[in-house]
Amino acid sequence: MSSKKSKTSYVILGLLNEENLSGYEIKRIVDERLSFFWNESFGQIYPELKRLTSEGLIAVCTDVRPMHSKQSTKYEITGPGRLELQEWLKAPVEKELIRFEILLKLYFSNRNSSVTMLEHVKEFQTNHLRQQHLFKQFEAQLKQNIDVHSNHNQILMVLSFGQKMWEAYAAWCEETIYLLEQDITAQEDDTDE
Amino acid sequence: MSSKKSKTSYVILGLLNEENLSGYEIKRIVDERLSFFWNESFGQIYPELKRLTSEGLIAVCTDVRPMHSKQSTKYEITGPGRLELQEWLKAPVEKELIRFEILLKLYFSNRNSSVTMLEHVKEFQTNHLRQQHLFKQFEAQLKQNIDVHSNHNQILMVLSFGQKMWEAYAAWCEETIYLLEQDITAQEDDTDE
DNA sequence: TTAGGCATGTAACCCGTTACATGATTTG
DNA sequence: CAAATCATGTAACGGGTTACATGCCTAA
Repeated sequence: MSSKKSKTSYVILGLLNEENLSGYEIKRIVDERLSFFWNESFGQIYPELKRLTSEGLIAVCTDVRPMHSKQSTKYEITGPGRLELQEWLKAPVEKELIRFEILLKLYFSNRNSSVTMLEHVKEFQTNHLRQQHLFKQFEAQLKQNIDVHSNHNQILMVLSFGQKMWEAYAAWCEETIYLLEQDITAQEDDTDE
Repeated sequence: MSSKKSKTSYVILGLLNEENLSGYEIKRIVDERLSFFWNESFGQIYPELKRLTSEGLIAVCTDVRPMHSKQSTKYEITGPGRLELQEWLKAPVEKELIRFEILLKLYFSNRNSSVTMLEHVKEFQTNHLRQQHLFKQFEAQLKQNIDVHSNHNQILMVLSFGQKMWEAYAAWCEETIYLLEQDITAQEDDTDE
């Protein structure tokens, strides 16, 4: 049917399916709510908005909202846009993409590098605690005004994934930090002898 | 110092640091052991092997192994190669990259799509069970001949990450399948009324 | 003997990030 | 008024996947 779409276009269609947004707002929402499993950059969003507009799947929003002052261009999804979104939902799921450089380094390291690895893991830990905090705010906010007839249930399923991932991260960090510290003291004993 | 390296080069250096390997073997090892957090394709490996050779970080292996019959080109790491690897271990860790299309779809879906989503999640589940099986073989194999003075401890830390991730996946799949099935029956009740 | 795995390599293409450029609006 | 943030956009670059091409070796 219509030309092949990048994943970015479905992120746009999916978000516009809920509310009218500008490119800037789309970026912010992705960062706030999806960043634990997805990312988008302006360099993808803005060109894609134009492409989708020219294909008639979205349109510049001519909403009669009183004095929005901002000079931002909001977009709305069209009928064909909603269809395209539904099509994509039915299509086979692409294999997930995962790259953890920290695991690569750990895998290739040995006892001599334990001090460095300990630093890396600790930084990984603090980064994720910060991210998890932001995430929990959104979750609490959503659970307050839950509406089973919209897609709130689906969103909660996604958040549950994030929750379980972060618990796994946290448990792993604790365990690994402990093991590395043991490694370090054991090594000191070795050189003492 | 030497020119900027892609991550692929460190995967190569890291693996060659343990044993001499051909490009084909490198690919196989990455698929078998690292694939739950890292991937490489031939299109990256072979050109990178040439580049690293021309930079003197690795060399074609002139091992006097008796009749290996195979026409494969094995490589070995050089002194400068080991240094380069150590440098990289110390360098700051790049942020991890994660993309789950399945979560994107779930996030943008609603009760009308629950049947489709249920299929997607079930497929996700079976894929990961298969992967987890392969992984456990490697883990068992490694735990048999553990040597604390090599990097076996570090590898076990990495495997523990995989273990925790898969447990999280499994728990999430179960939970989500249950919720989606509930959604589907609830929806049938709605239309009955 | 032929199919499947072993083995190496290249080129095209897609995708995504980064850097840059520009300007409006808001807040201290 | 200056700095930060809002807001839109483009171009270059780099990375990675896919498809393709080639040929050897081995086991059914």
